[in-house]
Amino acid sequence: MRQRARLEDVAARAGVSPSTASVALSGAGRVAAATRARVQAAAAELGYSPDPVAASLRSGRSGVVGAVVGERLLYAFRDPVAVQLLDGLTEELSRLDVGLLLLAGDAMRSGPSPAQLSRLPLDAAVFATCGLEDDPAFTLLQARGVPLVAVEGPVAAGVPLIAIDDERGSAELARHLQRLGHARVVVVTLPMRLDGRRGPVDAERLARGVYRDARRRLVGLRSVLPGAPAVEAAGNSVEEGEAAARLVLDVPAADRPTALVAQSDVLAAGALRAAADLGLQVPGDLSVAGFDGADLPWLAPVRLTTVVQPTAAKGRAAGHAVAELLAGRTPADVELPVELRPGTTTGPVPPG
Amino acid sequence: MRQRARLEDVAARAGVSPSTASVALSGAGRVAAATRARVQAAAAELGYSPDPVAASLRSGRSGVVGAVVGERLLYAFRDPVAVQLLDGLTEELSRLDVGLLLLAGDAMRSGPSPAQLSRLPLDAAVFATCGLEDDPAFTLLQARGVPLVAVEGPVAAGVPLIAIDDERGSAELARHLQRLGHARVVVVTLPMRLDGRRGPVDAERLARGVYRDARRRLVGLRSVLPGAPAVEAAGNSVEEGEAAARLVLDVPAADRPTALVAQSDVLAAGALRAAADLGLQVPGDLSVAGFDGADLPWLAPVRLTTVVQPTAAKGRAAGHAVAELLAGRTPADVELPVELRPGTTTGPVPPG
DNA sequence: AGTGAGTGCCGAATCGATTCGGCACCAGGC
DNA sequence: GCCTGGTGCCGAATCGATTCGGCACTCACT
Repeated sequence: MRQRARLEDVAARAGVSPSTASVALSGAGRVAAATRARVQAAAAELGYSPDPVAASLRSGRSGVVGAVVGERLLYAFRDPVAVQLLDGLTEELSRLDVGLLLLAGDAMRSGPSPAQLSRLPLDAAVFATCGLEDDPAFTLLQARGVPLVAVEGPVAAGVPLIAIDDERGSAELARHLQRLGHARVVVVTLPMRLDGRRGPVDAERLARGVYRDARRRLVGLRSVLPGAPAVEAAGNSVEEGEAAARLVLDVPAADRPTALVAQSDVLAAGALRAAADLGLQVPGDLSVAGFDGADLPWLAPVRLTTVVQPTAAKGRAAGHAVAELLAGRTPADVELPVELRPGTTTGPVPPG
Repeated sequence: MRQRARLEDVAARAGVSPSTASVALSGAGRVAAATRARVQAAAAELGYSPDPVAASLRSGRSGVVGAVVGERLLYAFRDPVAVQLLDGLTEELSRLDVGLLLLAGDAMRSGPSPAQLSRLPLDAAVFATCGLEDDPAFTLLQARGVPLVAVEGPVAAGVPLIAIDDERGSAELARHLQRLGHARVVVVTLPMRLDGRRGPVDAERLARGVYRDARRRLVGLRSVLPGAPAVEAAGNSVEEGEAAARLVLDVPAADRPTALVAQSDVLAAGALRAAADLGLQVPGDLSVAGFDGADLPWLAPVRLTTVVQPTAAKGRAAGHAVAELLAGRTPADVELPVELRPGTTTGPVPPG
């Protein structure tokens, strides 16, 4: 006895040919009402449900869209921005009745395995939280001919890029600090490369940076505050933000900056902790700002000064781009606006 | 000109038949070394990569495993336990070279859409963060004949259940409080049903609860502290924990319990906030405990008293069960041990 | 030289649903 | 009675890779 009923079985039971059964069930064609009813009854009796793989082979659509997150889930989803992005993405994808498949790394590797990448049926893939130029996964999927969408990178011809106005946002934040009188501003950056390095960012390091948003945010800030030093965090986490901030703050008071700009809110939260540990008042002794406008309820009652990006909208825009690609159109790049949101963590430069 | 190269094209270019080309590329058979080299060269020149859908049709395997999370991602991934569970699951799945597809709800519905569920190619599915008895997604997937694994539920014949010893853990926690002298203990429970209700849990509500873990944790606690009242949170979030705890704590001091047991660490974090807001010292005026042993770094320096469950191991166990199912075996149920971890949030019952 | 094993490759079937061209049948019109 | 138009259904091809049975050819051994 065969395990699952096939269309052929349904057709036999209803006394029609498979082709007629198919038309009757899909409802897309010229079938007598009585026949259709017979086929439907037969399908119900046999508990028939069509094999999605066979349907995919014919239609060329699997209903699966990949989301590449360049880390293991444990770390990727610690970042509220990533979560919100995926939420917006799924919102848009769910109206296409398409599923989201996570292409993540694991403890061993920082990205999906090549075996996975070539085995899986994918109608499209979104580079969600990597922005990494020259990603092996990117190369592989492109070679496979999978339509791609990039969020914050990588940049490639024929791949729609969904991004925010990083430079402008950072510049606005810098002007905000400038107006408050800050001249000694240090940046705590997101990782420039995957090598887990923590420490000062020199020109060479910046030039070899592979993360588009990290580079652009620094460039934007320096367009207003030229030469502002930068320290790189080894990852995007509270702990890393704290460690990197400590490198900057744990020095004689005379050498200490009056403001710290973190390239993400999560890093900024770490910087706040470092400041508290070192007995620095915020914003009395030190101003701290972030980037993202992430949802960090546990920071309350502190309201972090930050640059708000429309993260969910970014996810939806990526989903829309996928829809366009699947419809055979070529979506345009999208650059979403950002907005400075002053909070309680920045204030006038301390006297003396 | 055809878009992507097919095996037939490669074969033609190498001057062999498609069947030989297939064998040559898969490396599984009797092919002359020279022929194999020719085929591989042809494949490389054409940039050939096999169509996963066609391979799936033949092999009956798509390489996709679904993870049902009964909420939209934004909420599901706010829960560090869910994230850690999925991390453990992917770790195990990645060695099967299998991808994880998220079957999530969206703003409209609390679960994946039926269209998605019947369209997607799935080798298996894991009910990851629902534990919901009588889930429509469960029924649908079972009807499709998709092998299933349940984490904390639903319970069904032929579906391996991966769970922890909820009752025992809650009982141990109750004894811990009992030893500290607490008699007036109130429980803040996880949702019993999906209806978003917040408030006291009576016998009927408990009986009609659809979440196995919530029920069992309450039963376990009451096995030691019979009749301990329970208040239900409308969701598993810090905000909900705070709201539910406030219902219990914002009463005359004489009516106030001396200890609050939350059914998750996230809820407990909310309870801590409510206590702080009401000016209650923890553990001086009130002891607070959680469940899960979740990673909540922002709680520091407070160390929450909690029952630690091996969440990542639970995910790996679910992944292992999937592997067994795919191998044609029938995995056994798994019940993992839990351990009480006393922290700084529980102490002796206050005098008076 | 003839028989045996053994190697290298091909043809055809298979996986299961979908779709298009076309056949047969019936009703209506002249 | 013949032709036209239309409806209802079927057969066969298609999507692309995989696999098994089998054919032809080579080499070694008697």
